[in-house]
Amino acid sequence: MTTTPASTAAAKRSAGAADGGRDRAKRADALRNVESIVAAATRVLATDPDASINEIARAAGVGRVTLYGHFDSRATLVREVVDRAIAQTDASLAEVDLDGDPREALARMLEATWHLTHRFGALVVAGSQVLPPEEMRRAHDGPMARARDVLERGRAAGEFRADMPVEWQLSVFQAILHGASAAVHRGEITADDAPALVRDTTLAALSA
Amino acid sequence: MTTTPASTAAAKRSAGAADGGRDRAKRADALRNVESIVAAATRVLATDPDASINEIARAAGVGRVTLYGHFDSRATLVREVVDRAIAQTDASLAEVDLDGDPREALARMLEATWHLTHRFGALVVAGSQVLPPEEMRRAHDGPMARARDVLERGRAAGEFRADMPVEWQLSVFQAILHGASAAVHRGEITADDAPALVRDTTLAALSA
DNA sequence: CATAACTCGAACACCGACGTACAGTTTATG
DNA sequence: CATAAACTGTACGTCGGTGTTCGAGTTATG
Repeated sequence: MTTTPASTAAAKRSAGAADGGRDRAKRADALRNVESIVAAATRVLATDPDASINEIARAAGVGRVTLYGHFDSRATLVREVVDRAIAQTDASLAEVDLDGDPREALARMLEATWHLTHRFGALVVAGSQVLPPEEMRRAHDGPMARARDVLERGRAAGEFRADMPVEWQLSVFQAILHGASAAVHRGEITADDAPALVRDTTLAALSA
Repeated sequence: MTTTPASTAAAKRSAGAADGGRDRAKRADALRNVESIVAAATRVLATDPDASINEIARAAGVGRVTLYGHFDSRATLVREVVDRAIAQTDASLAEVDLDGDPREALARMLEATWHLTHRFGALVVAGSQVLPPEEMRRAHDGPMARARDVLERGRAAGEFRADMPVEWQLSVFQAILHGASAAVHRGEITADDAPALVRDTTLAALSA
């Protein structure tokens, strides 16, 4: 082989989040290309989850063969992209303060989640087509559990309406986020206006 | 040729909505099969917009070749399915009373639209991948225009909040419908509960 | 009941995307 | 600057989906 496969599935699993130490030192340009590819893949797949390897390689400014030098298969690449997205999602949401007034706490969660939804978009679709569904579940269960906690605390305090299932309210939470992302993509609203609209609308929908 | 192509693209265009008179009399079982195919295609594509011809034929209890005897190509079939869906959508929404209290009028629109969204689901996706985007636009512009009228009337009357763009409120309208359909599909809520939840939540989100 | 219409499965060519192999060139690094 | 690592395009085999053809069997209809 002419190029060194950067990562088998097993190696990836152990590599963890970012640029952990590899077996042997990798050349600087190789590292840079891997980053370009992952970044491009994230960008492209977030818009079109069915994008071909060719499109992704072109978007990364890299030959198709080069991409295969770093990722065994399309599935491997998607897994890497999704793993990073999940990592960043967990990191971003971990630093959201869930205490205090439930309405304000939910507003903070909406703000943080909006940016993630907007950035990653349809990436969850690309993941679902390749990765085992159980893996996707886990990625969404974390954030949803946090939102559920805030929601239930607010319902107990009489600030959120309790005449509908919490599951449904979580669906609404997701639906409005997703709808806002689509609206921005369609050019109906600007990305700057989105956070406030999402916040006001969702709070209105869920408040008692 | 062993089978008579039931419909070229041109013939379809002139055939209009349902079972208009064909050139020559078609046999009864052929007609029945065409219906089975369209029904199955609607059912399958509403769930998986990327379903193959094979899956659709199997779902219709018909051989793949038989399907091609009635529809020139996948695109032709999708067009027929989408055309029928649009026709039924227009028919269902046409008989919704838009007058009277804006909130109640919007509730009636939500009720009617919910059934359509639930039945047709991802069919719009299948259409977008095959038909010219302009054709899909037209299908959604009608219903959306009606909703916009009710919305604007309600805003003027002070019943709907006017501190956010109407376009955004229409996006919310769509998003909650779509989210409810997804929630039902995931089994989080039942199809029976959905209409009331959609109505209550959307009205809460948009009311002043 | 005889004929024409319809259905069916198998087989074929076509196409696009995936993944691999090879050979030549560029470039990072010691 | 010499060497090995990395990048590149071309070409190839594979796979799944599409659309067509054929020949034989079935069924509606006059």
